[in-house]
This record gives sequence, structure tokens and C-alpha cells, in this order.
Amino acid sequence: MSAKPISLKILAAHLDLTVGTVSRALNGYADISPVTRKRVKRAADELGYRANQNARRLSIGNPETVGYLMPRVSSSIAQPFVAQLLQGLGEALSKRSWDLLVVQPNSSKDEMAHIERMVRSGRVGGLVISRPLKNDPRIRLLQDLKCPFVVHGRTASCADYAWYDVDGDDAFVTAVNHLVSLGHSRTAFIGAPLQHQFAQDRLNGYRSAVQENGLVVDEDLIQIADFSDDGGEVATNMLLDLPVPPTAIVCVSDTMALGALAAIRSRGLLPGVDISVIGYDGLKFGIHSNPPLTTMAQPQAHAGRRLGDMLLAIIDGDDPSKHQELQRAHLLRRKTDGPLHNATVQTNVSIREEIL
Amino acid sequence: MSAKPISLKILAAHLDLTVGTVSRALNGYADISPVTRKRVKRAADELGYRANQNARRLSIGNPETVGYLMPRVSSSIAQPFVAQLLQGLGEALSKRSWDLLVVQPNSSKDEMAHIERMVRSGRVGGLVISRPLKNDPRIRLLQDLKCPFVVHGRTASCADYAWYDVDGDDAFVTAVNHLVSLGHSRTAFIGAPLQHQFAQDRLNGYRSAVQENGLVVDEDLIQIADFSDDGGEVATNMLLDLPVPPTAIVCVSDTMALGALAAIRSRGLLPGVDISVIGYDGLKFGIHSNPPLTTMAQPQAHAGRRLGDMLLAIIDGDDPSKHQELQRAHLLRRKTDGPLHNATVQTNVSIREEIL
DNA sequence: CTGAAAGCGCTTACAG
DNA sequence: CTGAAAGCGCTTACAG
Repeated sequence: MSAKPISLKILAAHLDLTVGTVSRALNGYADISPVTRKRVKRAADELGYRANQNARRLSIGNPETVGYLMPRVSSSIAQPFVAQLLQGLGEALSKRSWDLLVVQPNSSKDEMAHIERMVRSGRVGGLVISRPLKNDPRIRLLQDLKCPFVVHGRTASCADYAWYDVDGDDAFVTAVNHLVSLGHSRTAFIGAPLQHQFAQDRLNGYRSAVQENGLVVDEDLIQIADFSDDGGEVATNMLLDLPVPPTAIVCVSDTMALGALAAIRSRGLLPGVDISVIGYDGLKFGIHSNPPLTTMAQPQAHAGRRLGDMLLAIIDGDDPSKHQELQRAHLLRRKTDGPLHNATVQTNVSIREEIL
Repeated sequence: MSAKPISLKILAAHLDLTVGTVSRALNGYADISPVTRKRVKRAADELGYRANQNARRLSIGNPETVGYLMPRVSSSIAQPFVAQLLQGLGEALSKRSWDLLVVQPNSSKDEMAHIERMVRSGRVGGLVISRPLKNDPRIRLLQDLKCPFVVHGRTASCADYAWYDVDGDDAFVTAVNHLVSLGHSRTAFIGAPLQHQFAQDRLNGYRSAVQENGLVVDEDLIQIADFSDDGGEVATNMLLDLPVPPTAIVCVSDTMALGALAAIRSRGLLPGVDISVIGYDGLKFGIHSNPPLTTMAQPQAHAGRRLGDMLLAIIDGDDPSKHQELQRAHLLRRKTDGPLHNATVQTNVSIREEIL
């Protein structure tokens, strides 16, 4: 189908030189006379010669490629960060003109098999993985395979590998403190399934912040749901049905927070006035929600870039544990956080009494 | 850094066979005795042998890899479709265990260079590109290089290559007709820069629908702006400042429509009541806008999958022009479209008079 | 400064 | 049914 590319051999023949000489000229070896170097480069340009990468990489024994394991199918709203991450990774790799391979596994088993195949077949020199589970088998596998890797996120015991993460614990302390300062003493937490380490971290932050403010953690105020807007909506409905509903909610993601807003509005309540909601991520979309979503914004523009740089450094021989970067999220106030509104703080018991 | 993978040579030595025999056994050649085939496969499994892909691909002369050219940095809201597309492409390729390479160029020049390098260096056997320009140099280049490719979107003269597109012309006819049926006779169009073919297609649909309904195209009602929510907001403000503002607006994307909603709300008007707005894309996020966004939804879940299948078929030798697929968008009514509301249809002239 | 040759790890006609 | 050998297109010591 595609036109046969010209090889080093025919370029050499064209120049009346040997392939070895041409190769060295092209690769800037010092022991080539300036004049033939010029000649060779010119001819290569003219003929559009490009070294075959499979051959080159086989020869030098380096795949010059890293792989990115896409997070498995999550809610369609949640994906925007993937494009940004790829962008950053690509930038980092392009400085050395390495390639970026993406892999999307269907199941956990599949994922493990993919990893093993990728590294054993010499296709990649390193891997980046996202959103680790609490006890992530991929990390163990990569360590066993002695394959350089970096993780976007981190697990509880993360001392011996490289990672880039945003401090979810800290973020939720900030969020809860902010709500307390607005007068809220019943703040609920809407979380994602706890096998994800990030879900656990954020819950930990919530718990410790509640306690540090001299309040008691009410387990009824902790709702774990599907990591989606629908999940957020379901969880919020549970909370609003409590005998004593919360006056504020922190959500593990902006997407879930959008579901929370929907549930709140559907009851005729006003987010930010009757009930405060704080999301997490800082998605730009939150500007357009109803009302605009207050959120803990994470500085994720550089994540891909940093992860790429780290991985390259590790492949070059750096100690992975030297490459660990913890960023902080910051409170981005829009319109869904507000002072405790006493008039509307009523229990469902009293509402029911009114109805009866 | 990474553990040295075991090669065919050492696997063969381990089995007391030659590499040729082992290779054929592994690749299921018929002329290998069943018993040694079993023996070989078992040993391969036990030792975790995986054929080195650079060597294999060099030998068979097939990169077994396709590349995806990421659209250049667009607004962060607009990116979600990238993840979906990659997912679909990955699925299609995985059936034959081909690899997916992603490339993100920084400039148009950079992009052309990338393409040339990718194909000339034998890194990819085919390429998929997104969002073609009206006269897209990438298409010409790929044709010159005789490199199999498919395009996500299409240009005006698209007879001789493979593409998958959603009919933007048709979609805007549908949108305008719908608004006309609601009583709107002054519908504006908010578009993106016209070098993008999709922007032109959608404008064409708008124009012809207006005319087909016996109305006159008012050039003041056509606003081209930056392809972002801010662009949509700016354009809408221009429209609302007209002596006789429109009563409805169709937008070239949901993202721009969100900006339109913001501009409308900021004037104390109600989208869907005072002014109708219809977006394009069908982003799930539109459920959460204020109010929920009516949109022309495109069935993009399968785009990646289809494009991947097409590309593979073309690489196998199919005629590219046999692979052209045009999907239709459908009207997804949420809350921003409504009947013409006479009470609020007032020109700015009258508003100004009130103020004076 | 350039050439001749070995090697990277596979696949695949060709013998036997 | 298996072995011996050539070849894929590069890179890189080693001679000279």
C-alpha cells in the first residue's frame, strides 16, 4: 500500500559510500569529514530518507517508547483529563523524540497481561499508570518486571516508586475548614468506591478535618456511590432524606457534585444558599453549572509533563524514589458555597409534620 | 534498568531446538509436530517469552501500528471526545493486536513534519487525523506519501479518501427547522472560524434552512468567534446588542452554546424562554448547564471503532473511497429551546427608548 | 577519515 | 518434521 521508503543501503549506493559511513555521518559522529557529512545530509534530505525505527531501535536495544495505560472506561464526563495528560506526556517525550503508545485494557486481568506483554516484548521502555487502587497489582507487577514506571496518583505505601499526585487529604481538610468557617457543623461527604486510593485519601481528609474542628463524624453523612453524576445525585438524595440532613456537602469530584446540585435543585432548594456544595477537580465546565460550582481545583496542567520528565529520568537510571511530587489543590470559590442559612435548616421530621 | 527479556535464542537453547523451529512452533506453522509444538509453547509460557516486537516487525516488514494525530490545543472543555475516540480506536486495533501511537504536534509545520517522519521511518502503517481544514495539507501529504489514512470529519472534496463524519449541514437544517416550527423567524448562527470544514458545513446548513423556510439570511445574525465558551459569550453579546436581536441562536458546539447561555443570563433573560439556544455535540455535560442545554447530539460513541476498522481494511488493500460513513445528528431537547415569546421580543431600540 | 563486518532478535523460504 | 542460512535495516566497534 504505502510507498516503499528508501533505505540506508540505497542512500549509500546513491552516494557511493558504505552504509556504515552514511549512518555515522547522519548520526553526527566526529570522525566523518565535514564535506562528506554535508554531502550525506543533503542527499538524505533530498531523498527524504528517514531511518527505519524498528531497525534502529532493535539495533540500539532501546524502544524509545513509553506506554500510557488508559484508565478503564469511566463516566464519559470524567475523561477530559486524559487528553491533557497525553498532551503533557507527549511534550515531555518529544524533547527526545520518543514515542507514546496508548493502551486501553478491558478488564483488570487484561490490563496485567497487557503490561507484561508490553514490557517483555520490548515495545516500551517505561509505563505510566493512572489512578492506582489501594493495593494496586500493577505496581507490584511493574516492580517485578523491573520496568521503569511512574504513577499518576499514589498508594498508601508509596515510598519506593515515582509518582505525581495532588494531596486529596489536604484538599478535603481545606474544604471542610472553609465550610466550618461559614458556620456549617453538619457537612456530608460524597465519595467514590474506596478501593481507589484517591477516594480513601479524600475521605481521610474529611474525617480528620471534622474531628479537628471539634465535631463528631456522623457515619450517616458519609455516602459512597458510583463515580458519576448519577452517583452524586443518588447519594445526595440519601443525605437529604436523613432525619437531620446536612447543611453542606463535599464531593470527591466535580462530576459527582453536579449530580448533587441536580438533586438539591429538584427539591426546590438552592445550592449555595440552602445547602453548600464543594466539588473537586476544578473542571472548567463548573463555571456553567447551575449555579457555578465551587471546587477544590487541582493544578493538573503540568501533570503529564512532569510525569513524562520523571519517567525519562528513571529510565536514564535515576532512583524512582527521588521522583515524587505532591501538589496541593486550592479552593476555587464560585457560587455553591455560602454561609449557614438558619431559616432553611430544618429537619425532615419537621417537614413531614407540616405535610401531615 | 529493566530486566533483560529472554530471547528466542535462549528459549531455543533451553529446548535444544533451533530458533527457526521454535519460531515456527510459536507461530502455529503446520509443519511442526504436535508434541514439539506443545513443548515449545509450554516452555515459552514458563519462561515468559515474548517475541521482541522491533525485531519481529522489522522482519515481517509491517509496523503493526497506527498513529493518531491529536487535534492541536483546543479549549479544555472541548477535549472529552479525544478519550472516547482513542478508546474506540484501541478496541478496533486490539482485535489484531496492533499498537496505537499518539502524536501531538505544536504547529501546522510541526504536524506535517511529524506525519512525514512517522510514515517514512516505518513507524506506522496508517494514520488517523481529526477535524480537517477546508483545504487540509495533511490529506495531500498523506496521499503523496501513499500512506493509508482515515479522517474523522471530511472536506468538501472528499471523494477519494476514507472518512467518518456527522452531517453538520443536515444537523443545522434540523435545528433551524425546529426553531421555525416554534415560531422563530430571527434565528442567529454562532460559528467557529471557517477554515475548519465542519464550521463551513454547519453554516451552510443554517443558510439553506433559513432560505428554505422562506426567510432572508441576515448577515448580522451570523457571528464567527473563537471556538470556546468565551467565544460563544462574546458572539452572543454582539447579537443581543443588535437593533433587532435574534429570538433564537444555533451554536456550532455545546461549548460555545454554554457561553451563549452565560451571556443571555447575564442580561437577566431566560434561555429557552426569552431566547432559544441549540448547541451541537450532545455532550453529557449539557444536562447540568443552566438551564439544561438543547443540542444536536451526534452518535460519536462508535466513531473511533469505525475509524479503526476502516483504516485496517484500507491497509489490507481496500479502496479508501469504499469507506465513507456519514452519520446524522439528532435533536436532543432539553430546556433551552422554546416557542417564540412575543412579550419579550423587543428591539433594543425600544429598550433604549425606555431608558432615555 | 572510510570500509568491512558483526550483531540486534526475529521470520521464512529452502534443504534434507 | 527439523536444521541451516539468509535477510529485515539499522548501529558500532574494529581495521586500515
